[in-house]
Amino acid sequence: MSDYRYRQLIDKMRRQGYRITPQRMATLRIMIESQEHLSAAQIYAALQEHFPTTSLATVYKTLAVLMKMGEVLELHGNGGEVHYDIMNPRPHPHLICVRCHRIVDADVGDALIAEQAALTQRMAHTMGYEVLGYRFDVYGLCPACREATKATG
Amino acid sequence: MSDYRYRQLIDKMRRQGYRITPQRMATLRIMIESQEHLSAAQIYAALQEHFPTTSLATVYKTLAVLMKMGEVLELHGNGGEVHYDIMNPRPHPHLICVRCHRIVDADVGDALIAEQAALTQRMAHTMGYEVLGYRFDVYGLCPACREATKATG
DNA sequence: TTAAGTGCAAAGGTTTTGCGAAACT
DNA sequence: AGTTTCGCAAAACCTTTGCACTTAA
Repeated sequence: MSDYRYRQLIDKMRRQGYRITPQRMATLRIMIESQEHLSAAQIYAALQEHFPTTSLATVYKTLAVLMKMGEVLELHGNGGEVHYDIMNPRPHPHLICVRCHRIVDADVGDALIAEQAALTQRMAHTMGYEVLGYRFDVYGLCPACREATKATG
Repeated sequence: MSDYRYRQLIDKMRRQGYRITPQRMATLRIMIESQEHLSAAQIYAALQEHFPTTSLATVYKTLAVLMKMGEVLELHGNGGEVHYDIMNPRPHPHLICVRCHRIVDADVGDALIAEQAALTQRMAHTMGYEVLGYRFDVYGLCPACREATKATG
């Protein structure tokens, strides 16, 4: 559950000597509790509600810390905007809606994930590459936008 | 062969009413003949040899035309830099070296590509998504960089 | 001939950085 | 108390745009 992930991250940050500030706590909460993967600007906007003085620079600095810790994954969308996945920094598929730009995890079973990983290894191996990670982003229409598109034409 | 692709693109541009300028011809040649997928800056640098006055703006404008024609695929790398794939604008796996930042096509058989596509459809279907495309980027070490890493430590 | 393309420079948007002030440990 | 972190503003970075000049068709 998300609360577990929150504590896990706070503990890890503390253990690694990073300070736990209200801004960082709020940033983590926002990222963890969001159903979708947010961009820096979206995190910043959400922060304004409770921490109106927090700056965008601080958001970026927090994200940089999380990146260094390997606890977030950068997702480069189509428009060059970067979104951050904090729930599952290990490679896994994302579904990106080309209409509403939301990014969600492909919540598929372990079997498909394993199949994906095996396929990746085979591909890389034939090319002599050593795999360190992969990104698998599917672009399409989310259920809501499929409906909307059907209605509008 | 790459010469075929070059003529194909020139013809298509002409047919669609775009003008064939020396800058555009050179840009196409550079992109097509490169073994890797170049960024705008890399294309610009390569252009300098034969067209020293060509501007980066023109490179971007040419890329915009190719995008509109659906003849290039944008590849968003790790550092936010965008590379362009002109040889195969349809979704297919890429291998990205995290050390030298080169991006090459995963030259795997049709069987694996098909397997990949099927997997994509299944994943999206369980989430209620309509697939429009996908990006599959594998991050790792290319053969050359594996050697270099082994030597240096 | 003339509409499209080029190239410069300036603007736009996002991410990063420097530094004095604030705050976590 | 001592450092890290904050937050502002400025810088850096890549990409886009405006406009007079040039050029492909």
